Amino acid sequence: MQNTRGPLKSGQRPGGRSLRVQEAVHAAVVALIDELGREGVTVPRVAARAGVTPSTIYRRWSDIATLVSDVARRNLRTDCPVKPCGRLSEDLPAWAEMYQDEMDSTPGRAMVRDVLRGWDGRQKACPLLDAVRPSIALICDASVEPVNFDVEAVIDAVVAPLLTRIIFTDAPLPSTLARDAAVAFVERHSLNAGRSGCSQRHGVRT
Amino acid sequence: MQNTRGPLKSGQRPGGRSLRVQEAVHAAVVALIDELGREGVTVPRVAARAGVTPSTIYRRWSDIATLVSDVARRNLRTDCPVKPCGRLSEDLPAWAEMYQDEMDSTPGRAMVRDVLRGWDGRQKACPLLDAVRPSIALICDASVEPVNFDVEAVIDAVVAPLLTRIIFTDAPLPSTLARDAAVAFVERHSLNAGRSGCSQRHGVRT
DNA sequence: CGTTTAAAGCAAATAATTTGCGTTAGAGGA
DNA sequence: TCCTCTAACGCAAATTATTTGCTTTAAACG
Repeated sequence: MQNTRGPLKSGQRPGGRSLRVQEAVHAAVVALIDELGREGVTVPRVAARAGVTPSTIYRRWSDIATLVSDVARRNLRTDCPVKPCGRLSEDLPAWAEMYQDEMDSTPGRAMVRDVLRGWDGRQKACPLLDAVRPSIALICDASVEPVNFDVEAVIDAVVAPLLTRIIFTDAPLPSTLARDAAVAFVERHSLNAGRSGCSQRHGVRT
Repeated sequence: MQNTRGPLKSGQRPGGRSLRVQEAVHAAVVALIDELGREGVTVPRVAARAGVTPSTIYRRWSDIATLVSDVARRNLRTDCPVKPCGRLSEDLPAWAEMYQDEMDSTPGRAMVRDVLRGWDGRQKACPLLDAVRPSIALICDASVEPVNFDVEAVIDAVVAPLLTRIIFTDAPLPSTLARDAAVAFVERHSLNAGRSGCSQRHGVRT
């Protein structure tokens, strides 16, 4: 909720006791999910484990779904562990593959589910994509060639199909789904980059 | 005399009283959402309005989110109101545009939100895409040309970017987002179909 | 029709959430 | 450093939601 960096806004108390409470509550949620499963996690139980009163939790997070959603988001690694080499045709597929591994794992799927269930629509938007844009932007920035597409296009072509399947289907995903999508995307955009290379082979998606 | 395990051949009682209760409850949910908004809809209130006891609702649907999700799904039109003319380059974009209008409306977004919030992950999959596949299949079946892609590819290229934006972003969508995606998709696949018709004009609207 | 039993009703018990008010401890200024 | 202000917490009572054991009703089938 609060940011830990930058100038303090008046009327906010991000540090000290508030921070300790937040950390204790988050830790309690993680522990209880591990012990009892998602269904066994209730506000009173989290409060007892964290050593705070239920009303504290109800006032900061409004309900269990929001709290679990909050925890799920924080526990997902949001950084981009790929070191771009500068060639999009390598960097983007590599990142896509890693991203799929991350999201299509048991904890990844659980995280997506929890985040969605805690999204109440009053907030501006479901915050799942926020973790993704910086990674893509970093790869694009590192490209030695000019980039003729934007981050949203990558999301449409690579991230969207992946998330859609994770959310809306049960079947295990083809392991190279995101990678293949990324390869096809890069190829398509290098074709469009000026030369009319229509005779080149296209990557057919599955 | 009791039977051993499966007493009734059907084992379900979809008609009669059960049906009346279901209809009354669904109607109560719709009415209460209209009167109080989603936040004001609680199980006891729905029960009172529908003339049933709360325990009935808790036993059939396990909680409010599941119930609202159920109602939201049923109230979404699932049929394909597009009459395919047989040409994919017309049918698919036309359907895509209609689908976007449907989903990116206020009630459509609310429906998506409610369905996701009611999805508990115990069910096999979130049932939002089930309404879409038959429509796409119908269009493909009506095509006079051979179809060299499957329904899932259309979902990846057209439906996934749309749903992803609806779920994960707040900004209003470009009105031709899905249509453009459909046009690009059909074009890509007709290029792959054998002829190298790269010089053809494309019907991209601006 | 009679039998069977899934689904509904009822009510008591339990669990959760909300709320009013007093207390504590950080942030910012003197 | 100390003082002040107040956001955030604790506590407990009130309210509301959910579960549960048992009874009753009526749909499906012979």
